Amino acid sequence: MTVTLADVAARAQVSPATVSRVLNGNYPVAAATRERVLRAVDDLDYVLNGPASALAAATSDLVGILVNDIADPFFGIMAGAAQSQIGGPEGAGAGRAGGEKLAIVCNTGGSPERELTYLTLLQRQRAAAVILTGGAIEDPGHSTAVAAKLAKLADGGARVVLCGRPPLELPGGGGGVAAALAFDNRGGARRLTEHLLALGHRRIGYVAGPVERTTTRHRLEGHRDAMDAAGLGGVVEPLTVHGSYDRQSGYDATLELLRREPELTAVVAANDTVALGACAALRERGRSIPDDVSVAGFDDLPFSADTMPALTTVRLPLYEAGARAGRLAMGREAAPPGGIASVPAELMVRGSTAGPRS
Amino acid sequence: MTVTLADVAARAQVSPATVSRVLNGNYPVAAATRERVLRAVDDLDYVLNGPASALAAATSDLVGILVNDIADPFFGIMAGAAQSQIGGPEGAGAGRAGGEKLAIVCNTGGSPERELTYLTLLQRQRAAAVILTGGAIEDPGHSTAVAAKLAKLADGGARVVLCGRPPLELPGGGGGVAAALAFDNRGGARRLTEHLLALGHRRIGYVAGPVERTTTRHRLEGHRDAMDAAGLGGVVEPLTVHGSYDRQSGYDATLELLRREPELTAVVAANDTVALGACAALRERGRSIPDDVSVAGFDDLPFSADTMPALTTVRLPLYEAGARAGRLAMGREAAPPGGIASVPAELMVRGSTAGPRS
DNA sequence: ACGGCCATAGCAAGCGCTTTCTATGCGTTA
DNA sequence: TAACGCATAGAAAGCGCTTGCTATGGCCGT
Repeated sequence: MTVTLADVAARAQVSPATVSRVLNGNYPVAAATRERVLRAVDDLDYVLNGPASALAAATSDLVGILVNDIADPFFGIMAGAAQSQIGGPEGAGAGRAGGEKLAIVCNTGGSPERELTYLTLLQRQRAAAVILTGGAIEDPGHSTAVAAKLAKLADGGARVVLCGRPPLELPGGGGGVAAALAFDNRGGARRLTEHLLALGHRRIGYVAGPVERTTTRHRLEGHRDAMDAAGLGGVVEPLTVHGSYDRQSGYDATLELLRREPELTAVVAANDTVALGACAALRERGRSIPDDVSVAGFDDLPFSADTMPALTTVRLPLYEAGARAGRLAMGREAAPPGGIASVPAELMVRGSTAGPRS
Repeated sequence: MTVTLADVAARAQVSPATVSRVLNGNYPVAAATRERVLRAVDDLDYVLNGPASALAAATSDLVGILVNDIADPFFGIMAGAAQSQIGGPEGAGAGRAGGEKLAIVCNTGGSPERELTYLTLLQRQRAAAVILTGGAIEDPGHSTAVAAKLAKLADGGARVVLCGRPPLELPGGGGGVAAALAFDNRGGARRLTEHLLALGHRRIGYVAGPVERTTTRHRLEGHRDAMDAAGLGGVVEPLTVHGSYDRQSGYDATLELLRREPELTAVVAANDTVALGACAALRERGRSIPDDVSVAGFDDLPFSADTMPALTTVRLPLYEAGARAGRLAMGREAAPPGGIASVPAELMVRGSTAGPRS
């Protein structure tokens, strides 16, 4: 059989209670006793029974991180950063010493049902915290359901953190959400389009992300803000194509854009990956970048600086934001005032944008 | 307080045992009773207590997936695929119906200690299965420690699956590992170098991954095999530079390669990301690709087809392998004969390689 | 030198679920 | 009609740990 607390207690000649206290370090234990216990733990190669511990303590050391697409570095970077603040680098020890927690990355694939399912699963595991990353799905029913789940989670003692997702705008306020780190998608998108406008572009196509997603909407709004301000509001609607956040979608959408407006001089993509697809489509149609058509992305993923030409994009401090979300989830950092912090988006001008052919 | 099984039982006017049986569906329950119970579950919005369930049943519904770098799509793709076979898309219900499991993605960052720590954490949680992805660290002490942990895990009933990692070569055979999906890194690398050789290249530089990693070693061996067969074995050693699996490393290593051999006509990179860095370095030094220098990668990540020029690389069916690993971990697929399956690597010739300037 | 207090350690009662074993009621078969 | 068996439901004993409360001993103050 596996070794239990009682076995360790027997070997160390103390009561199970004492062993538990040594392992948790939350109760005074004489140094000599502690020594004896730790030796016994080592000798027997004891490993704490997580479920039993969680049951008795009514809380587990699991922290859930929900991502829309784990294969997308956008999420991978945030998740990795968050996990770096959560996971247990040091002491592989037996007890759940210090803030040792186990980060769980859950891949929703952008599906509302799965998002809810994972939230339930996390609730079932009595997770200590939950971090939701990336844009939310904008469906009244779904939002309500998520908010309800989060409220329940928070109610059960879990700390809920939103990273790259706008705060829940719901009657009842926040629903127990500890903190929200909202990306300035709108401002970033606006500045990006302003940059293009300043270069002289007028026929600007926009390859948007999936509809009903906050990220999609905010970026699109930023774009529209800039276009409106330039008196080009009428161009936005006809030159916007929605797709998913992947390369194929950028490719297809760009072809469609070219069909609608062969004289296009710039394409703004929902994100860098989509921009890659857009570049491929443009090249295939014989347009050179940026001489014939300028292209811009969003996120500034690692590969964006290495494309040819290097991609003009909007940098989001994904790593920093993820790490902060991790700290917030661990209670290692105070929540921002009002529970909401805005994460800045910085325009990165590189080689893929230039003035249109005169 | 939170709703418990007993509450549901009371409302449905049955015993807790019956509720448990309805939820687990592993015992005959009259249809009418089941109905009543399910309605009560719904009415009360009951969520099973995972830890309690795991404690009583001596097994949890957690499946751990260890990855070296979650921000790297190489791992993200495998993890996502595995999770798609594991996670609970359907029924968000209360019980742990069907094979509903929760996939945990653990990011080791390539650190041996963290790998061990996570394995312990997973053991502590009484994980139902563990999937180790990507290359292993080649250190006798570490390998032994990992093998011991895996044996213990397997001993405790967990199914252990290796994906993209060679089988454990240890006395005591496999140590309870259910299955190993080994990538044909060596063969793929050999074919890649053969391709370059066939084009006429002789001064071929190699940007290897971190030392002491099986993936690094196997790919390097494949390269050497091809070079040896061409009577160019002597060129390998002096034109090989080690680094990590990231872009920066590819950049730095390539500069070093150029220093050692300015007449270099081809660079083979440890993976696609590294190849990107190599391209950047070459361009910066005024070499055009593939006219002056050919470049090749490995893995065929999604962005590889979109670089300019498109990257010649070796395709690894990451998604398929990850999905298979997931199925294996769930016991939904029979283990391959001998517990080991080789995953083929396919050469993808694209624009970044061409014959050297004559 | 004695009562009292602090520092430690042990006792024992659960935490909420699963599961074995037992009980009940009905349909069957002779 | 009586004995038997099957299908279904309940009782209760844990699973291994945490923690409030209690017990013990040594040291202090006076």
